[in-house]
Amino acid sequence: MDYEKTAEILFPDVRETPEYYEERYPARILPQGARVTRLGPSPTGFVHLGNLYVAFANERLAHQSGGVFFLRIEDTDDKREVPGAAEAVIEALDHYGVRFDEGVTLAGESGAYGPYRQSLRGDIYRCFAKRLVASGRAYPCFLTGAELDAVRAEQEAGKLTPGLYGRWAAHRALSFEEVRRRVAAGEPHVIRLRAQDDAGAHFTVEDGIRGALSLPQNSMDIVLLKTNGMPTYHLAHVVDDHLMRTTHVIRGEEWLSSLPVHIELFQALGLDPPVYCHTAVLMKQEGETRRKLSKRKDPESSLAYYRAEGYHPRAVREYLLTILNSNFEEWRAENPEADADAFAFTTDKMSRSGILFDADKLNDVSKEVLLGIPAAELAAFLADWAEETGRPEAASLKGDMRYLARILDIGRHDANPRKDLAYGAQILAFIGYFYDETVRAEDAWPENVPRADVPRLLGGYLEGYRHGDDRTAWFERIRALAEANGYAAKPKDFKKNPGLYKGHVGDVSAVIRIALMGRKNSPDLWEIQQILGEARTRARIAAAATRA
RNA sequence: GGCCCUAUGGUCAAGCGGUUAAGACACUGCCCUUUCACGGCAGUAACCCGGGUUCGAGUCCCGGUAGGGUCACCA
Repeated sequence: MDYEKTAEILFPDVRETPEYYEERYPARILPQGARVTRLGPSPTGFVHLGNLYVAFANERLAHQSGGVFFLRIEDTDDKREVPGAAEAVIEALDHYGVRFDEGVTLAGESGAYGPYRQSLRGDIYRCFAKRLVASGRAYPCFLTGAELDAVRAEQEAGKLTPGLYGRWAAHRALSFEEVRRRVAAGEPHVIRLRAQDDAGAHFTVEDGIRGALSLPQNSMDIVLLKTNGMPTYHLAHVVDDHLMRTTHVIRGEEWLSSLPVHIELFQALGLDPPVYCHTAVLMKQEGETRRKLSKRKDPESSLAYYRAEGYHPRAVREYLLTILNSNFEEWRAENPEADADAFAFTTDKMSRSGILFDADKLNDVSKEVLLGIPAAELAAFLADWAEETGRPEAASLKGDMRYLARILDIGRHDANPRKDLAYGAQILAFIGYFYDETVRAEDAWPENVPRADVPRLLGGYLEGYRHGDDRTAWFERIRALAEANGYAAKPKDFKKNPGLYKGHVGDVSAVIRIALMGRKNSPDLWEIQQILGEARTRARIAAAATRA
């Protein structure tokens, strides 16, 4: 009885009942087996790689089953909120192709289960909190920060488990009169869960990724409603995921330890919990040990990093998919052309142990993905990226998109296409020699070529140069040039009789290559010249000849 | 420290009581080749430890160990 009276003085303004909300947000009408999933980021402005990992899993699960995937902004912590961050999150996810069926949008929100910003759902949380108090499963706690600190200090001194439980939960048993007095006096308070307090008892839950889990029953009187009336994650999650009719909650492993709290809350409210799926954590190698990819320490933990480096969104998605489902790579090998959405994603193929982020693998996957993107599209992507990130090369790139596309297309149509391109920053460094502003003399003339030969070779090359030559005719001229200057026309001849020659045709090519682009390594020379054009080719050779 | 999760090559991992313990990335060598890349071939490299159960254990059980996560009026 007193519980109900307590609830009434605590929440005099709450007129609705949970039953009202049950009716207002009825069970969804969906096909058999359809899954309803969500993403619940807190709007701090930072989107972690792990957020995207989890987002893909949720998205796939919902859309593969004909279900619903929605976005809920978990902005219950006013101290952490960054203005405009929700929009930034939506934009960042959209960049990687993560689309929501309902929830918060750039324009506001859509869907029948809103509002989807937790800061707008205060009445709902208070209504459920009131029910909890009325049924004796929650109570007001007036302990001050100083008093809480004292409890903690005492627990630490006695090496006891920290937290409010048992005798430490001093306000558990406050009388109705006492509560009324304190409320009337305007004493600030929180609403705490009255834990079942069945010390040591364990229960089992079936996790969608991990299988049967044995967990200790919750014993902590955790905060449900903060002093400012906002809910904590625990209450908000339980109320929202029930009312929004979420069927599967895929979230990071870091939530595993609070699962007992969530289960207890569902039980206290007489509700069925969703299927929980706790994913592995993304790790980073640091010296001898590995640890969670850290927002503070590791730039590569941020989605913004991949964008800044110029990774194509499809590449990041493809990489994440390979670590998300162990059989994705195999599937991809068999279906190289297929849309990744055609892959049958399952939670039981998800990793249970921490995954070390592997940049090598990302780059390899990325090269493969970029190979599948038409040159013109790739050129547009690269130029836009350069512009967005303020790269000085942006103007040159945008200045001649056809030129750029031809550059990016080098060697991509052979039986065994080149795989040179991984991500924006790397590509710019790779193709820099195509632009007069960025060519640099990176490599010295070949050591085995006498210095005096360089101008002679280049002069001879320039003289005989015919831009219209096909690849074969062009190389025949180089062979002739090599021979005329004492170099073997074929490497094999040189190998047979090294004493007869200064070097071989490869050395002559090296000189031309260095003259043309300042480096000794590059894709096919003839093709590069065709792209550079006759004027630029001749100018560069001539300039190098005089410089030498 | 308590509790929980996890444990196959350097990395991601297949494996579901009997396998010469897959594959991919990375690495090494060879071949192809005017350089680089691509490609081809070959190779180095793994079941955390100890007990059980079993004819037989990477696989099941127990105990260690190690790594990770978590113990907020943050999510």
